[in-house]
Amino acid sequence: MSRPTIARVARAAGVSVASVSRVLNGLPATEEMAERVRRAVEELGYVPDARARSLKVGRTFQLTLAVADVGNPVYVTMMRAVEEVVSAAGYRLVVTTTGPDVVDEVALVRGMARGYADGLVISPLRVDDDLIKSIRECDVPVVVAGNVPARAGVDTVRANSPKGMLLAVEHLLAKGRRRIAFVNGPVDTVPGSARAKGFREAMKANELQAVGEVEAADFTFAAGRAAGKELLGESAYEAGSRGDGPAATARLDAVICANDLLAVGIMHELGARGLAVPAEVAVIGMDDSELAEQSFPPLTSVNLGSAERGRRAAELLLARIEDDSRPPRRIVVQPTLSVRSST
Amino acid sequence: MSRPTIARVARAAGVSVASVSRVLNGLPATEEMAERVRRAVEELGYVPDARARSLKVGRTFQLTLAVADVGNPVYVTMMRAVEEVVSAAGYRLVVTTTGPDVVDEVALVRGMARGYADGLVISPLRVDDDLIKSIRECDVPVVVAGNVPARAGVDTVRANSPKGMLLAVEHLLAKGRRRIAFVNGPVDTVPGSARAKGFREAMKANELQAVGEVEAADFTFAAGRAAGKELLGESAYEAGSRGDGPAATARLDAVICANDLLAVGIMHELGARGLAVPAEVAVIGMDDSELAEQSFPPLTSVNLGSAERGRRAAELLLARIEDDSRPPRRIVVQPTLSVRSST
DNA sequence: GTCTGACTTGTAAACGATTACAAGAACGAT
DNA sequence: ATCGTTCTTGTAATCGTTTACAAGTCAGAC
Repeated sequence: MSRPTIARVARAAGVSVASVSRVLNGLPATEEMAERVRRAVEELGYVPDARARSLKVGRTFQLTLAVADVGNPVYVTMMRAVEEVVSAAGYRLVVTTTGPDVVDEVALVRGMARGYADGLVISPLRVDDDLIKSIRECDVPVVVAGNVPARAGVDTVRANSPKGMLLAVEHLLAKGRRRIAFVNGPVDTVPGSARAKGFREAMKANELQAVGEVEAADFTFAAGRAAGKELLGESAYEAGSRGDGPAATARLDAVICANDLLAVGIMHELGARGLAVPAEVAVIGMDDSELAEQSFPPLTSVNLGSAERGRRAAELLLARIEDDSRPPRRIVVQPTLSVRSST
Repeated sequence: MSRPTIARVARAAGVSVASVSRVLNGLPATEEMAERVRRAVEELGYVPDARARSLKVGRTFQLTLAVADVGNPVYVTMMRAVEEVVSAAGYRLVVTTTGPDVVDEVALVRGMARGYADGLVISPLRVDDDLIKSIRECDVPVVVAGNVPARAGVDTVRANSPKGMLLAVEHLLAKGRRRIAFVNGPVDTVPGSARAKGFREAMKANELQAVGEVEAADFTFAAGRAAGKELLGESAYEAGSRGDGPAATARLDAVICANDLLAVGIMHELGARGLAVPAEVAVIGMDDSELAEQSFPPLTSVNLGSAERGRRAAELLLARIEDDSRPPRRIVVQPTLSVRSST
């Protein structure tokens, strides 16, 4: 026998479907009637169909979180925070992954119109007009965890990358480092461009010149290693000149990385060349993800407030679901520095 | 104006709703009619409602992957593999997280009856009769990535932990290590108990006795560190006796860990005590997750085939959706060893 | 010109829930 | 006894699709 429907329950209990629905939704009913319904429900193992319910009531009680790369530990921090807020509000959280291309993100946002969920938190890697348009026109509330132009007219909660960069640079200065290199992710991404700008400003404010700057292919560990090779030179530090010549250390004494995965990749390349962290080269990551704490040496990292951003994003989403007419809010979360052993 | 429905499109195109539906689903229609429909769809920005559609056709074209802890990198490996297979088959993958308690898992499986998705891949941490019952009775196909008894009558794909443990022990032996300790996760979990058993067998087969065995509170990095403290002694290696006395190294020369997070935690504790990896103590992890490659030193890890398990699980799920009457299959994926610098 | 068959399109009944509305029951006040 | 309230329960419409079935159109064969 296939899944029982509310009609079968009603028949079994000898009442109407309306009564079953009422009992199940806690509307007033006599105790005797409620008891009969409950017994029938129990007996048949009835579970209401969410599709039918949401078709009727127009809500799914599900929210979606879309991230670009599940392998990036910054998203687990964010995910945990979002999960906590939305589940406390009685929603299920489902996570989907978009991939790095903006067309996938657009497709996802457009797809929300199909009614999969009551709202979306999206953390887009790349933003273009299409994406902004799709977000504006989306039938369900969307909040962006990241930076999109104000004209998008959408709730956002973003990090303060320039401020974060400043924290990083000043921390290195305080540690006596002045020959600072920068490893960024792709500059055609939202975080990539923000961090490039932030780095330039922070260096300028401190009258420093970067001793190296490379752009990794993406925000992954592998790209970090490749960037490290580029930054440190493929062959300059090979066996026989294992970092003990002046050329090895004179060039740079600190590296700031656009995220923790890149930083860990860089540390591996430094290690491969016999350069000690932090003795010879200090390394700073960004995101302060779980990886920062797990890496060795533990990574000093700019905490861009992923957890708080996740929390605030979830709260904005819930508030907008509550009241769609409220003016869009743009929240900026301030960074802090988590100092560990890599500097 | 609220979301357009198929009826509005039909009116705009001057045709019936049935025709709109047919055109949208690629059923035969005259070119003229198709063109009018497409134009109306375009103009109104119509997107079919997935809830209504799936209510009617009884399928959602969504599949769910449920994992216990998004912070565990083994799941990202698995997630990627599952995603690839199901999206190639035209399904959306949504990921939910259950938490460590079996009651949450049971609730999730029961909840599938609400029709959120057409199938479920679940990787349960803890299994009890309730969970097995809920899986057996689940209205949508379920495949378990992990070990459940055959009587559950469900498709499973699991790792071969004992074989993996054997690989680990024999590798250490080949490296001349004989004083092996074991850091497990909770033994009331599926992987915990499998690995405990595997470790015992592997040690016995090689006529070795464990020099230490501790059970971490869970499979996380923090628990790994705590376990390291317990294993190595809170105070025995403090400053002043930094691993240079015989007591420090004589006790153990290798640690096998039940997963990579625990292994990295252990390496941190070893580092804190000045014990060099691998020179003084070799460390082996399990899962061969991205973290193994990222850790420093890179972690030798038993590859329990997470990617392949994910792939096979997804394939089993698709096959069962295709044909629910096929006999349950129980696939075992064989482990390999990824040797890196920690041993 | 009629009939057959193939093909196109429309009408209306599902899918499984919620809920507006109506009807009936119970009860106290007059 | 009658009336009006209030409370409980049932009937049926509805959400937005898909699809079985019916009806209509058209071409070709006789």
